[in-house]
Amino acid sequence: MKKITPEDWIPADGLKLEANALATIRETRNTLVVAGPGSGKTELLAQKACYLLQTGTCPHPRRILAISFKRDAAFNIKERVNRRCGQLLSQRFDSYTFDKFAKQMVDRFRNGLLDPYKVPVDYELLVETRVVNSETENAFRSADYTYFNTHNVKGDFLTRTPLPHNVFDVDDAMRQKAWAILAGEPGPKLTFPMVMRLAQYIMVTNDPLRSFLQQTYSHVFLDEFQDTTFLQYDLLRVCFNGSGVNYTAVGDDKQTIMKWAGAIPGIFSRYIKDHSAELLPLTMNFRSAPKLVSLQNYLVKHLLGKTDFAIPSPDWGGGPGEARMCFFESQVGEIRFLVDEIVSWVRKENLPPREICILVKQTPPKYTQELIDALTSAGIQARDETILQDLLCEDVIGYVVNVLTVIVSGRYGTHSDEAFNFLCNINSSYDDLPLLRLKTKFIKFCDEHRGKYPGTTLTDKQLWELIIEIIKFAGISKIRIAFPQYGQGRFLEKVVTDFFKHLNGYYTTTRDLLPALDAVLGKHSIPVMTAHKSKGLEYHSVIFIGLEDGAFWTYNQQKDSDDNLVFVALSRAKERVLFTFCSNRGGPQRATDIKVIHDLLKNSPDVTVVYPDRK
DNA sequence: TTGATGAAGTTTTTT
DNA sequence: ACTTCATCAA
Repeated sequence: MKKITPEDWIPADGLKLEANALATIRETRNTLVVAGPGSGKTELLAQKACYLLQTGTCPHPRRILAISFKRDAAFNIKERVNRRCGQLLSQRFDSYTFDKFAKQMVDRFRNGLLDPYKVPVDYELLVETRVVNSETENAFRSADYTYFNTHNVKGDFLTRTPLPHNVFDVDDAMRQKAWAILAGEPGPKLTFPMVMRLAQYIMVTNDPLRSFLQQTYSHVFLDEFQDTTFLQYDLLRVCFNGSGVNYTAVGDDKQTIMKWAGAIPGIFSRYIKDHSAELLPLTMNFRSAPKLVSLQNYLVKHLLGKTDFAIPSPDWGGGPGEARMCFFESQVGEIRFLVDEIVSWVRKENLPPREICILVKQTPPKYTQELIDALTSAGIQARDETILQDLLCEDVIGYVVNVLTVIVSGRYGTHSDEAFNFLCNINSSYDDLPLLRLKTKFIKFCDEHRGKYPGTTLTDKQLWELIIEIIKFAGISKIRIAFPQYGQGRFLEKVVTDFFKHLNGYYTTTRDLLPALDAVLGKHSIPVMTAHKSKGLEYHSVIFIGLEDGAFWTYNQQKDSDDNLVFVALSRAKERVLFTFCSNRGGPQRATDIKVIHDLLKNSPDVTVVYPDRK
């Protein structure tokens, strides 16, 4: 492949970057790109990766490490780089989540861990809770009753500081004792924060390994940097500080909403100081209609007290944008109004349900269950996205869905291509002949099962068998080898069982597998989620339900984060946003704590205030 | 079993 | 702030 000189390099197609962004791409110092919603931060990182690889600024065999918080973000950026600069170059672009990066380190270099942190291979990951289980807790207590009975081991006791290698105080001693007990158990249960601390410990204590890592990576990208936690920043520092690695961090401090979960306050200035980083702001907003950008700026100024305003894209092709603040006397009135609105968007404007999003601050069922039911009666599907989101982006579930679709529909298109891709990935052979044979085998498998399992008459047991046969066709041990996450514990079993339960639930009502698959994928339903979960996503129309004191009960303790949350919710919308307030929602509702938000929305020239159920 | 009292969770990601 | 879970006495 021919190298391009930095001067000749031009951004790949589909470019959505402002002039200043190009400077950011060419910048050779450590940088912090501060940019608001819809400014193309992820795109910028993807373009910068292409620049570094294509110009040889990241010279072979050195690599780029991109770290994101969410799996879909990590996947998304990798996919963009792949598309822009090709398979060969993008092989040197590693895109991980923080947790995957840490876990990989622990799994590969676990042998370098010494007592008391020597965890066995067969450790299990505990996702559900941060709690050390009760047996372990009892083991701690029998080791030192006075200490462990009075100290809260269930919280972040084991991880709130880096794992001590020297003992300075009783807490350190007890922390080591607890770790020794934990690591000595058969199949100990570790949480992700524990894995993160173990990875950090490995890097601190293993000099050759650390220099190997530093030799490997010449550039490190950090996405959504405003939400970086103490644990993550500690790990990064230990891995790369003083190595001459080049950092590019992107983020927006107006969207800091995770402080309560450990995001570092003032991380931007700390990072600039720690890495002598150059601050590079971006100002364009490519996502939202002019009116919505104007409202965002109004809130940035008056609510967030900041001055980094956005400029609407000059190429904006949509409508002017619309924002409404809706006040209701009763929940019945709220539901009636929203159902009417949504029905007219879907029926009259032909807006796909996937382009509408319903947001709440917390507990989606409490705020939206009745609305969801009313929408269902009106023939529009809506559902709490949290339940299935994680399951559906599992590699093995993607494969099962694709094969099921091929079997039931009898069509060999993208679904069979993707399923076949999966099969190729887990069968490392790249020779033409075995692949051809595999394809014939695959088609034969699908055709046979189509006859054996008609999609409209399956029993629970048959559907389960069909799923198991699909997985067995790929080979359970092959899947476990190709995807390390399934190699450990009962993760694979859990994922497949959960998926079956959900699919079967839908199948019981549809009695037809294709619509059941669509339903489980949520193809035609309106996503309902917390505003926190919506970070990084965008929708044509956004409805935020419950701009009320009851939902914002933390407002007096964490005004900044909650203000940011309102800004995040607003800035998900491309063309239309509705905020609702209801005077009675399981008790009287007020807007006295959050009065400032209400006043600003009412006073903004871009917001229409309506009282749909007032006589 | 009930009901009283207090503690804990509510907003997250991650193999 | 409000809801739900946990524990204990009756």
